[in-house]
Amino acid sequence: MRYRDENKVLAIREAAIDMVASDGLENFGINRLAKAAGVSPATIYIYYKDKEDLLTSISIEEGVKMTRATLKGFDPNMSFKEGLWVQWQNRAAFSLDNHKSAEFFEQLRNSTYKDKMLETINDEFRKNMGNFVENAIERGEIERMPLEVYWSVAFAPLYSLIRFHNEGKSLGGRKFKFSEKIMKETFDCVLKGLTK
Amino acid sequence: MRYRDENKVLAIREAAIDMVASDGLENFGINRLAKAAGVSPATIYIYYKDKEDLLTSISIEEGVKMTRATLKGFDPNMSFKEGLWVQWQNRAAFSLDNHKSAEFFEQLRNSTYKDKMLETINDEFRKNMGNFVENAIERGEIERMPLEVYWSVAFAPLYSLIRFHNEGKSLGGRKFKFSEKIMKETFDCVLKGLTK
DNA sequence: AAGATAACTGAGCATTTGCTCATTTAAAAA
DNA sequence: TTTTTAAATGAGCAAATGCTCAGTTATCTT
Repeated sequence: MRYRDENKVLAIREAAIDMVASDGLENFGINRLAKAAGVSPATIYIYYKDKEDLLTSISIEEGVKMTRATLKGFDPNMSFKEGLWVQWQNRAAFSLDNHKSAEFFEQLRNSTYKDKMLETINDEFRKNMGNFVENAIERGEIERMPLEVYWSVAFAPLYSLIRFHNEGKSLGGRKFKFSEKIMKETFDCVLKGLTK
Repeated sequence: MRYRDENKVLAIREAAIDMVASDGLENFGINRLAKAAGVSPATIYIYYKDKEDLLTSISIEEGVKMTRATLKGFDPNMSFKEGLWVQWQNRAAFSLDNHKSAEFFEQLRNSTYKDKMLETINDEFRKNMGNFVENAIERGEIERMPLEVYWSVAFAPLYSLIRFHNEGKSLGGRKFKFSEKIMKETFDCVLKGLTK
């Protein structure tokens, strides 16, 4: 029998990410994807059940990739300051190196597909984050607070900065450029707010 | 001559917001909108040039509404703490009372339409925010920092919390419920990080 | 070499899409 | 009342959409 051409799978996935990232989820279509990936529309349906399956599958893959990258070198027993800083650096590096992936992910996160993609990724998050935060609380480094509050204070500012960087222009027409220095300053700000 | 039926304009706008909020921008279509608004497709084109014009126009209107609501009772000469708190309360109240609008806005903000809608709203933002932040810096209440960093630390956590609240489930399957108490705690956290 | 299997294809189907136009309706002006 | 103006309409067009199927191709086993 004939074997799957792995290049085709990769081409489909890469083209999908590119299309959503640059044209937006609302302009994403299977026929156009097939053309962009250099593949027949029918081929896509060998790998994915339908359009929704394609988008959710890819978003989960990318989400897992991103989560893995964010947790590289991270250990839930690290001090709060060190652990959070590792995650900030990893996440920023990943988003800048793979900004198409990051943009794709962000688009899906704000769409009707979010439920299916987030239930997988939140599990991954919860496992690693839960212990880390619990340790930090027990050590008296931070106050006890709902996980959602923690996430909102600890990570939302970073993701916002990354978005400002990736969008061409930002507040007031100027161009905003991310840098190690700015990230560190913002981190200090957030850390100060969180720690006792 | 015949006058415009203002109910039709309102019905179109409300139906558009509802549709995008509940079915997602990627499932928004003119024919379906016409049916939902109880109006002929052709009527929509009396009020809007095309689909893009409709979405950007409505998003700008809603954005202005939201900005106005957020700044109710706000004065750039307030103390930093008081001024920011007023904005947090206003914004949270608006988003919870008008969560369809908020959802609609959030969808457009993460789409290819973002450029056109944000250039108007960022102007409004910049005018009011610039002075306020500058005053706070001169009074020595906060450090000098890029506006993007300020925005990311001061507001991104709040918007994140609102999203957690509006999504059915959040981190780890549990349900997260926003409350005055949680908002105040999060605010204190953010304020502590920002102020000297 | 022949047969078996499954990846792969392009043409194209049914439906939906964004949008238009000939016509009708309502209300002001004559 | 008649004329004039523009709002409002529903049928429907060209194009695009998600998806399928009969047929072809590559690679395995025999």
